[in-house]
Amino acid sequence: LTWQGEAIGIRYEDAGTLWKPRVRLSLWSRKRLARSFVSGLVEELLYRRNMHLDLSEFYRIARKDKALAGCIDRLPGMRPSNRASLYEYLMVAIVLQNTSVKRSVQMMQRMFETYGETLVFDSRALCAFWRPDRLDEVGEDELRALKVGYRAKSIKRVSEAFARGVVDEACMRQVPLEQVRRAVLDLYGVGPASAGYILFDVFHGLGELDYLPPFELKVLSAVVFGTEPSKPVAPDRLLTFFERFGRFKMLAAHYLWEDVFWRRHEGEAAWLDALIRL
DNA sequence: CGGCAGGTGCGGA
DNA sequence: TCCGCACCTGCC
Repeated sequence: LTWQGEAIGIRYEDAGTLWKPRVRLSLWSRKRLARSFVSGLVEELLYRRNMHLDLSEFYRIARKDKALAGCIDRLPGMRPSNRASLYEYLMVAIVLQNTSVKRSVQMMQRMFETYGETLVFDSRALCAFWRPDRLDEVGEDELRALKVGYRAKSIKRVSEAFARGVVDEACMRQVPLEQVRRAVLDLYGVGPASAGYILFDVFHGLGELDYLPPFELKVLSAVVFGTEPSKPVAPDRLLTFFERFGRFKMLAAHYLWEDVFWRRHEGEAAWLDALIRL
C-alpha cells in the first residue's frame, strides 16, 4: 500500500475470536515511521476495511429472509472490505469493464509490471500502485501497447484528473452519497456499474443498489430465484427483491454474492464455473 | 471466424 | 430520459 507517498508492506493476522475480534498488524517500510504516520495509516485501514461497521441492525433485518440467514450463519461478521484508494479502485473498475476476468487480470498485471513498484517484504513480493501523475504523462498508444484496448483513454483521463488534484477522496467521504455519485460519474469512463461498485466498496454506501450488470444479474438471479444462469429474471424483478433490505440492499446482495463464491471455493455451486471463464 | 465478455460515451429520437 | 451503436482484445 502507498500511504502519503510511502510504500508500506502490510501483514494482517487474526489475533482474536469471533466474539472478541482482534487484528494484529505488521508494517514494513524503507524509513523509520513516525508515530503520527502510523496512527494515520491505522485509521485509514480501519476505514477501508470497514472495521467499525456494526452489523447487528442488518442481521436483524436480513435474518427474516431464509437465504440471507444461511449466509449470515456461514459468514458471521463478514463485511465489505476494500484495500484500495479511490484512484486505485478506479483503475481496477476500468479494467473490469466489458471483458472477461482473465483479460482484466492480464491488463492489471501488465500495468503493474510497467508502472507499479514491486515491494519485497515478509518473504513475498507484491506490487504497489503507481501514482496518477505517472500515467498522466504517458501516451495513450503506450498504454494501448499493454493491451488495455479502448480503456486506455479512460485510464489516462482519470489519472489526469487525479494528477491535477480535482478529486479529493478525503473530502468526498464527508459529503452525501448522491453528491459522490455525481462526482464519480463525471469522471470519463465511469458509468452506472463502476459508480455502484465505488459507492459501495470505497464509500461504504450499504444501500447502493440501483443497477445490475449482466454477470451480477446471472449469478444473483440463480441464487435468489433458482433460474438457469443463462436465463436470469429481468433486472427490475431482482432489484425489487432487494428492496426489502432497505438501507442495506447492497450489503444483502454482497452477502449472497460472497457466500455463493465461497461455497464454490469449497467445491459447491459448480454451475458458477461456466460463468466465470477464467 | 463471428459473437461475445463482470460497460461506457456519444449521437439522435 | 431512453435507445442503438461502436469499441480493444482474446477465447469459444
